[in-house]
Amino acid sequence: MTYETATPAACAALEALADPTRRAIVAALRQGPRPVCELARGLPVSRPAVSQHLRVLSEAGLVEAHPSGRQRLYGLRPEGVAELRSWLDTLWDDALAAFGRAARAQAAAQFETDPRHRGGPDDD
Amino acid sequence: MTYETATPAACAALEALADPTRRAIVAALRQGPRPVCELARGLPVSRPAVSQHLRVLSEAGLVEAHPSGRQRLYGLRPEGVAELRSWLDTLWDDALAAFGRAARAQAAAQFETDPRHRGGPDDD
DNA sequence: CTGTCAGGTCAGCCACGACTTACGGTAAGT
DNA sequence: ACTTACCGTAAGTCGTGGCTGACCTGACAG
Repeated sequence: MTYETATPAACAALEALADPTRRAIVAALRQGPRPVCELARGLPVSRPAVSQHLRVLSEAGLVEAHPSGRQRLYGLRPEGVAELRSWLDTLWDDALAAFGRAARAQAAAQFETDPRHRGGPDDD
Repeated sequence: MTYETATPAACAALEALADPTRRAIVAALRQGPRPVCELARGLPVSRPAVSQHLRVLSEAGLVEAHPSGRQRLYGLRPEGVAELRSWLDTLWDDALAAFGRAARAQAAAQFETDPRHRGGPDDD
């Protein structure tokens, strides 16, 4: 049993977005596609570093390159974001359910512990 | 300009969920709160490692500890998940908008380039 | 009070990844 | 054709983070 409910794509997206520089790139790309040199100009790292980050983001499916002449425009890939979003939605769902169940279980336990009500809870 | 649109909480959550072991812990916690030793039993790492991961997850606001006698039950914290989810929702929104704008811009550029239609596009 | 179990913390080791410099390749300009 | 700009890749360095073994604290059972 190794758990890991997330799809490989969602895992790659999470690992990609864990880096602050890559999050900055994604933030810059929110406004629209950008060439590499422009992204590098707004970041505190060198251009090859940006290239490497874009490679990671690309392999994670979060961005996509559109060759345009001698420059490559990188833009956000909605599908990649959607993949991560769907995983997070199921996590949210489970977290809420587990939270509710735990709250009820604790309430029932307290009820059970109380010496005045020994005899069995009628929780569903 | 340093970008970083995500809240500190969302950043911490992303960095926490980047680790596969921590994702496995979160996956185990989907079913409900669990004590540390039980989590460690289902994972290929030692108990101190699990403790450290739980510390990171806790500081990221993704899990919460409920002391129960001599053991501590760790459970998912819906609020933490929600924080990350809201950031991802805005990213999704922007990604879709940027994608649409880029597609329209490219279509307009092709129209402009096409020698048969020189004279001005009437894109909305 | 003593033994035991659950769990947090520390010191140290080690691997992975982020970064830089240097280089090669390709498209536009002259 | 030569130069220049944009970009990807390779080799190498270095910091950071994950893991372990050891130690310590608190909570129950005898």
